[in-house]
Amino acid sequence: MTIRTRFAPSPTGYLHVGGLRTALYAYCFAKKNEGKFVLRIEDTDRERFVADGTQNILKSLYWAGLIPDEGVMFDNEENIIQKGDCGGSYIQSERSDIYREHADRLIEQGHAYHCFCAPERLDELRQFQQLNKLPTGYDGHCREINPIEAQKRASDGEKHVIRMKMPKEGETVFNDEIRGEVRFKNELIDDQVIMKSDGFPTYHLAVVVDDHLMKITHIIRGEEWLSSVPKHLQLYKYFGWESPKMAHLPLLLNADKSKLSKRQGDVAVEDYVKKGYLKEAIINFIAFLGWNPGGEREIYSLDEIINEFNFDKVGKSGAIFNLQKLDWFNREYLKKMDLAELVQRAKEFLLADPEIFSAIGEGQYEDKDLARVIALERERVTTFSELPEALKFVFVLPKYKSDLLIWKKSSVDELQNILPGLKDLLSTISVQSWDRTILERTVGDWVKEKGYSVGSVLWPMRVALSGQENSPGPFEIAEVLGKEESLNRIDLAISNI
RNA sequence: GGCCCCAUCGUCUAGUGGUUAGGACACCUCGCUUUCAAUGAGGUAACACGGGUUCGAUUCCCGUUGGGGCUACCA
Repeated sequence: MTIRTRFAPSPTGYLHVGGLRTALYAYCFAKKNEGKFVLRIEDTDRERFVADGTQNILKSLYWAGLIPDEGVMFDNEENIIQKGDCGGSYIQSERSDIYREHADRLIEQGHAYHCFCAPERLDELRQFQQLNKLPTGYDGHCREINPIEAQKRASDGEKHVIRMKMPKEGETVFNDEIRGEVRFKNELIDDQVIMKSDGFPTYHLAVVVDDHLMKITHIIRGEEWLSSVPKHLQLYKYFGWESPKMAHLPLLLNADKSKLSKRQGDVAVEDYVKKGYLKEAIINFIAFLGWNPGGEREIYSLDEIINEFNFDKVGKSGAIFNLQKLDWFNREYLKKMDLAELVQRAKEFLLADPEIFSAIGEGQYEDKDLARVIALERERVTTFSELPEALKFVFVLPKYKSDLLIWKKSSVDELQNILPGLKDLLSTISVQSWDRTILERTVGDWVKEKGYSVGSVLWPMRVALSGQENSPGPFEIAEVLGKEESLNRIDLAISNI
C-alpha cells in the first residue's frame, strides 16, 4: 500500500509557521516511506476566504521545498494547477456536489438530520448552558422531527443545516500514532453540523469525505483537532469506510505557552523569508520543534530529516517558538555556505520582493554593491578568522529610515560631540582615497589625537552608516557606500541624535 | 464549567529501573577583537508535588497541581 499524506490548509491569507511544520512532517513521512504528498485546499469558510490565499500558501511551500506530488500545485509559471484523480477538484469549494451526496446518504440512512434551529436559539441555549455551568452543546431539538416532514420543509426552502447523529452511548477509542490510545465518551459529543445553511460542508464532513476519496493513509495535523476525532470516526463508521491512521502533532506556542498567534509576533512564513532567513534554517528549526532524531547533532538538511523521520521521535508537549534559536540555526547555515551560493541567495532574496526593505529603509542598490558587501564580509572573515552573516548584512545597502536609529550604547552628549567632528574629518578624504585602509588610518589617527576611546567613535560611526546595531565594520560599509552616501548618512544621523 | 492532551535546566530537547541526568539556544565570567556582533575557554541552571510498585524510581502505576487544546452554520 502506498503511503499518502496530505496538507490541507485554508486559504486565509498566508502560510502559518505551524502549518509549515505540519506540512513538513506530512511531507517527510510520505517521502520517507516512498509515498505521496497531497495538497488540498480547504476553503469552505466563505467569510475567511482570501482571494490570493492559495497562491501565497503555495509560494511559501515551494520556497521551503515542500513540493506536492498531487493535488493543488504550481506549474512552471506559478500558475495554480491540479494533478491527480480523486473524482474531482482538490479545492473543496469545487466539490460541493460530492459533499451534498454524502450528506444525503447519511440522512437516508438515518445517521444525520435536518436542523431548523435559528442561530439565535442556539446562542441563547449556549448562554444558558454557560451561565448554569452545564456542558455546552446542541440539545437535540430537531433530532426527532419526522424525516419525511423535515425533508419536505427543507425542499420547500426553509433555512436549515444538517447535523450528524452521535450515538448516545458507548465509547470511541482510537490509537493515535503519537499519543497512543485516546478514548471519548460518545454521550458527551455534540451532534455536529456537517452541512451549513449556505450549502457548504463544515470541516468535519469535508475532511472525512476527502481523506477517503483521496486515499489518504495518514492524517497528520495539529493537536487542536484531537477532540474532533470521535466525530470523524463516527462518520467513517456511517459511511462504512476504514479510517486512516492519525497523528496529532504538539502545538507551536507563544512565549507565554498559548497557541502560537499573530498577536505575539510574526507567524507567517513569508515574514521570515522577508527577514532574510534561509529555508534550510527555517526547516531545520521548525523540524526540531517537537521532533528529535536522538543524539546531539542538531544541523540536519531536509533530506536527512526525511531519512530519520519517524512518529516515535515526535514529542507530545507543545514547543515554544524561540526566535533566538532560529537565529542560531540561520547563522550556522550562513557559515557553511560558500561565497558564490551566498551571493546568489542574497540576490534572490533581494529580487524576490521589491518591498523587502520597506520596513527598514529606502533607496537603490546595485548588483555590484551586493556582491561587494558580501565579498567584503567574507574577506573580513578570513582576516579575523570569523564567519559571516551575509544576508543580514545586505541590509546596510538601502538607505535606512532615520527614526529607526538606535543609539543606546552612546550618550547624546557624546554623539553631538563626536559625529560632526567625524564628518568634517571624513570630508577631507578625497574620493580617490576613499577605501577602508585609508579610512581606518585617518580615523584611527584622529581618535588618538582627540583622546577619544576607540569604541566611542567607531560604534556611532557604524550605526550612522548602517542604521543597525549589529553590522559589518564601519570602514567596510563606508567603502561600499562611497564618500557621498557615507557623508549623507552621517548627516542624517546627526540630525536624528 | 465539561471533555481531551501534556509535564527533564529560562527555552528546544537527549536519556535510563541503579548516570557526575548529556547537548544546543539564552544567560554569566574570562580571553581575543581598533567598535557592536561574531569567535575561543569556562560557568550557573532541570527530572512539578504526593502516594504506591520495587532492593532501588527522574524513568512504571495512581492521584494532586500546573499548563495547553477543544467546547461555532471557523478551520
